[in-house]
Amino acid sequence: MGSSDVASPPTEGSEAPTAAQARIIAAALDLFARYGVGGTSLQMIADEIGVTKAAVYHQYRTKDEIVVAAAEAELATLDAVVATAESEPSRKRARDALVSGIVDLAIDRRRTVGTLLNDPVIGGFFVDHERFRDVMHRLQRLLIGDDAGPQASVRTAMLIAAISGAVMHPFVVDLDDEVLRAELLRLARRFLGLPG
Amino acid sequence: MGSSDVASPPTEGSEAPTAAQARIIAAALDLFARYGVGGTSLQMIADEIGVTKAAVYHQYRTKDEIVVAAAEAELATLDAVVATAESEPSRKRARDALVSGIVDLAIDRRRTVGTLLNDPVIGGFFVDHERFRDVMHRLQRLLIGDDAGPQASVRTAMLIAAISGAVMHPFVVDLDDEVLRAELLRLARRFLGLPG
DNA sequence: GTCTATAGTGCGATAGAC
DNA sequence: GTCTATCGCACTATAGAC
Repeated sequence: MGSSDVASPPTEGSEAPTAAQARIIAAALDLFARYGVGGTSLQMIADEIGVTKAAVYHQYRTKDEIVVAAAEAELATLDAVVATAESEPSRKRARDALVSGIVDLAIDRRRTVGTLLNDPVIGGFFVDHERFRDVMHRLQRLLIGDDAGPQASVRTAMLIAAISGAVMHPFVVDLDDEVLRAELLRLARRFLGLPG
Repeated sequence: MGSSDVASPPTEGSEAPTAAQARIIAAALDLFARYGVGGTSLQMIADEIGVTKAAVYHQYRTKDEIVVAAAEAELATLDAVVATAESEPSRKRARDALVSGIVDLAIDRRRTVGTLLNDPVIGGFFVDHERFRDVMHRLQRLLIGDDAGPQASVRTAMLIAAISGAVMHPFVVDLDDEVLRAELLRLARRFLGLPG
């Protein structure tokens, strides 16, 4: 719990990356978190994994494709967390698994998540992204139930934003992972009106 | 309520911008929100206000200075909201004024706030920024009281992240301002354990 | 799958006239 | 406070050898 592999299983969606592509995506995500999407160049990505720009271009034809692939890879990990929660036997257990899964994921990706979610380029890309909307709707359904509507959407968006934004916030940047995890979980559950 | 001037009064901190500087800052904030900090060039800022790059350089010597000035301008508006709340006669009224003030600010800057707060460059800049920490501490004091500690910090960071992140979230991007405002206020108050 | 080499563009930044 | 003009550099992207 807390190390780096949350794994993106062969869920449906975009095709699985090759080993070379996975290295590019991992480097890109790390650099995006440090310098932002617009502040990261192909040269930096190439340097990070120790190859030339041309080698990177062999895998992805444009920088945009790398950004998309990186965003979709992160979405896949969230999808996996949602899918795991969905396989729980009861509604109550599913909801508990989802909340703690999201908190774990946010702590694990502490300096990555918020940057991706709040980057205007990626945000614009996700607005009409089918799988993104699907994952968010399934997430909402587990958290709140079948009653949709704007209120449920705001509640879902707020919880995601609260968790993914809080881990990066300059105000808690010094805080230990475990302290942050415990407190996030407690507050997230309270936000949802759950005991604990 | 909800239009564009929340105003940055002559609070202490960095010196007030001139008219030309204010135009640059406004253009920069708008472009940062659309393309990210790293994705915004001086040429884009110059074009946006209809001057040349050299004119922009006359006001700020580097791009970094523009980023800092823009971030500090936004911090000043938050400072003003906190200061207004602090002038309320009772603790209860101060807290209410603060929560609704922050929600109003987030709605007003709907496509601006989150980008700034979550940009890694600006985040790194704010970590050791004196005024930022001061504003956050005052904010925390109004929200939670004098008991400090990690739990209070996480709670504060989470509320700020929830509000500023939710307004930008792709999942609620289609929602009407007023619907979003009402729901955010309701949920924010609930998060704090307030009636309403 | 990786390399060298290079085309073409836009960047941040500066000098100096008005 | 704004302009024209320019420097040097890093960028995205491509071609072609290994």
